[in-house]
Amino acid sequence: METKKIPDIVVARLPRYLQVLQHMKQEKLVTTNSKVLGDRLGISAAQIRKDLSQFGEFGKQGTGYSVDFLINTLRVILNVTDAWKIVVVGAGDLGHALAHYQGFTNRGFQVSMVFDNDPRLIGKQIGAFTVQDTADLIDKVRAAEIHVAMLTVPASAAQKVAEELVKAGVTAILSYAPIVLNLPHNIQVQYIDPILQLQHMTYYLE
Amino acid sequence: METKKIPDIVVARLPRYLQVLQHMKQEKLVTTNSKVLGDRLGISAAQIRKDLSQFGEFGKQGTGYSVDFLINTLRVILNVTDAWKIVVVGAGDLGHALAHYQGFTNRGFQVSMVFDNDPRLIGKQIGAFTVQDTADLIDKVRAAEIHVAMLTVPASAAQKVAEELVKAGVTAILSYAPIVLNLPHNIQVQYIDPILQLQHMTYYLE
DNA sequence: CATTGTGAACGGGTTCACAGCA
DNA sequence: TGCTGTGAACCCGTTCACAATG
Repeated sequence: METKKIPDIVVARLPRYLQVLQHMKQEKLVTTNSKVLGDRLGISAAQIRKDLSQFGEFGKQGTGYSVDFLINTLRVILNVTDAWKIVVVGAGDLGHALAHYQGFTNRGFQVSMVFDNDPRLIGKQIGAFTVQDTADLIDKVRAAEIHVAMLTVPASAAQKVAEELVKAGVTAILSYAPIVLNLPHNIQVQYIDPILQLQHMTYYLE
Repeated sequence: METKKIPDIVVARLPRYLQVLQHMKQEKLVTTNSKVLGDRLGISAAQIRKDLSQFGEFGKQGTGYSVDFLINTLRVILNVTDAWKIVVVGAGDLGHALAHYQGFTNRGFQVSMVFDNDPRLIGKQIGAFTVQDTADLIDKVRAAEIHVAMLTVPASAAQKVAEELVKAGVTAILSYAPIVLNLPHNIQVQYIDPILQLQHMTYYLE
């Protein structure tokens, strides 16, 4: 187990480090340091050093960190050295957007299947994918050994679909439905609800 | 100023409370209490009482909280009693999804304008909106007195567009572009990048 | 000599536990 | 009696400051 006693909040920051580092790589930067990383992220340099030191000693005194090495190391830590297959459930606008999105490739994921229960959508083509019937979800997802899902169905259907995904062997769900899902504790769940973030900001407005 | 010394992390939880309370209202629940709320949210009852008590005394000993009253109170605190107008910049799949989304109405927001710089999209209809030319963004947004924006343009265009939004008088930006925006400190910025959350989960997989 | 890695100090958010009240 | 509101205790993440080092 890599899961020793590393705070979840530290884990949550690592993907952001990786994101910025991959940008740095595009900018042809070969080395960086905790000060520069911190400035780009709005985080203190000490925090970044402390976070990284939880997993080993990746830097060189006087020099900083190798961008390439740190990228590779973070990919190993975050378990995204290969591409995880993703199933998208819900072929509405949001499902379309995710199925078309080109940004997954270099960051450890690839959409593999798209499902919906609407007869008008089943069989339709979305980019490289044919929308499949949710009725077949459990069998198809299990057979394909997919463990990661993105949920873009209406709130009223989200709980039921989530349970089916778990039955199909999915252990990580990113839900766009604005409700709290009730699932076994061993299932990873994350939420995206833009309104929560909008309301967070309006608190500070005016 | 409502901004006394309330921790930002507390503010971030309030929208979640509001979300669950609005569900409770749909379920015809008239009162609730910190225990029930906490169970639904995966938060301790003490935390919820502490958070709410930062803003006043909203509960009744022995009874709990009035769902309606708490909803109204939170809407006042979060500054979402009326609907904020939102400008969507980027009329791709994601922009479509946001323009069509019916969930803003009851939660304090309404999409009011949609922009893109792609000639093939400008003039097209998306639901009730006609896609406008980004070249006119600053004037149009300022004239309409819109202060909240959602950014769904490619990463390469995000910084430039964000700066234009600020010039137009926008003070809160929800960005879907996977880069850190560099903006004045008085501008509220929030990010949505599904890959960050996926990578957070894969850390714990296997 | 610039920058890392880290123990220690610090700060602040969370939990505890109970008085207070409907 | 049941549940809130809250001071105090606790816990844990962040910052500090410096020895270590390429």
